[in-house]
Amino acid sequence: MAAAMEVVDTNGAGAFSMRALGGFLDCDPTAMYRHFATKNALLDALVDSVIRGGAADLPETDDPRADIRANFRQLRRSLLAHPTLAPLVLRRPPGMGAYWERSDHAVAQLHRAGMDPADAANVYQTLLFYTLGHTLSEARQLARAVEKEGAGARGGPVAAVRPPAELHPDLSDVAPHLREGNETQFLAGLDLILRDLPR
Amino acid sequence: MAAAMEVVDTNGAGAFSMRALGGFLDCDPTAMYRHFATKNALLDALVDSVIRGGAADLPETDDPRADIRANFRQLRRSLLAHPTLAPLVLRRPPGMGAYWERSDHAVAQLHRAGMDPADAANVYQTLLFYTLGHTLSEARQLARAVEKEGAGARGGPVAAVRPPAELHPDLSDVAPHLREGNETQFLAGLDLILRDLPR
DNA sequence: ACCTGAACACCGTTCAAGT
DNA sequence: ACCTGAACACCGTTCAAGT
Repeated sequence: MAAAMEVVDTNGAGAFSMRALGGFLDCDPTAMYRHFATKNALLDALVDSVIRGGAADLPETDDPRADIRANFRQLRRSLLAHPTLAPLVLRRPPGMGAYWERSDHAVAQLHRAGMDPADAANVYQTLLFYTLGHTLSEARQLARAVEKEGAGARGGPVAAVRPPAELHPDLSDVAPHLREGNETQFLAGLDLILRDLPR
Repeated sequence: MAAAMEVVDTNGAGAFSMRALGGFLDCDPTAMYRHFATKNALLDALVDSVIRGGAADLPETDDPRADIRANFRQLRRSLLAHPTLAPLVLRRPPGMGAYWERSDHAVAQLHRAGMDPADAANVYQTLLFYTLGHTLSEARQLARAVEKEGAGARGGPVAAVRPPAELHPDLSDVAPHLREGNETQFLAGLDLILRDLPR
């Protein structure tokens, strides 16, 4: 339901309620129970559509590594486009439903690069879990802006982490390199996991 | 507040409410507002204590890789000990507050292994985000058991993923190796990220 | 047969009233 | 000065009553 997604994106998933959706659609709040058994079922449908994103457009070039990068970058962008909804992906089992297209594509590329099944499974799950962790952490701060100021609140550049130097000398050394999120840092992590992809 | 943690662990974070806590403690639900400004502040305090876990016990042996593994395995176990609370870690910025001890320890080990600051920051964040993604996905299914059957509901061995073979041939090849979670698979992912740690 | 909306059993939080 | 608990403005969901 596109209307539900609009309500979530403008007011935040926290402010989404059957009554709010009813108000937005000028109908009784209980009318939605004819299409979805429960509020959770409705949210699950929204989450599925976000995970699916544009998965149909996934490329198959002659560079498996580039194709895998495109897959996970697309998932990341789709999640960040709905930051307040993103954390709800954790309610669905990874590798099921909306994940199938993506995981099939990624595993196919790993296989094509010459990986055996056990390694491919391990690398695929590492990539997925890394992507979820990284993206949800970044989504959290976008979500705060949305829930505070309404939709369209793009914060400035992501703030660097600032640990107290006297307590954590080692951390302070790397602090300038720590950011809560940005695509370059995300892709660097992907490359780290994919570092010795055969060929 | 230990009582709040007990309510969360026995009935699930979803069933936690000021009224439920008041009932558990035989006091008025509004009495908690004297100690915590809001329900969210109370939950944040619980989450902080879970992230901290036993971080004071982190080892410093002569094997940096083993120390880092111990750090993230401890974080994982602490989160899995409170599966319904675990997803709430995403509301706090990673690398802040309760993360400091852990991130300082991990970065120190990476530094000790000869990594320069930029690489150490990248590897540390990759490890953290991977751990969060992996652990929260696993926590989700433990949480479902708790919320359905009450505390102490340890499900059997984790079910393997079963994609429809005809639609996703590549995925089916690796399906026997895909599991939603278990410590061996988790550690394999850590090792993948740490593969070429110097020395 | 279908749909509406009143009603039930909750919720977080406030604040006037009591001590 | 402190604390209690009634009350406010919500919530998801059900189901009797209307058409």
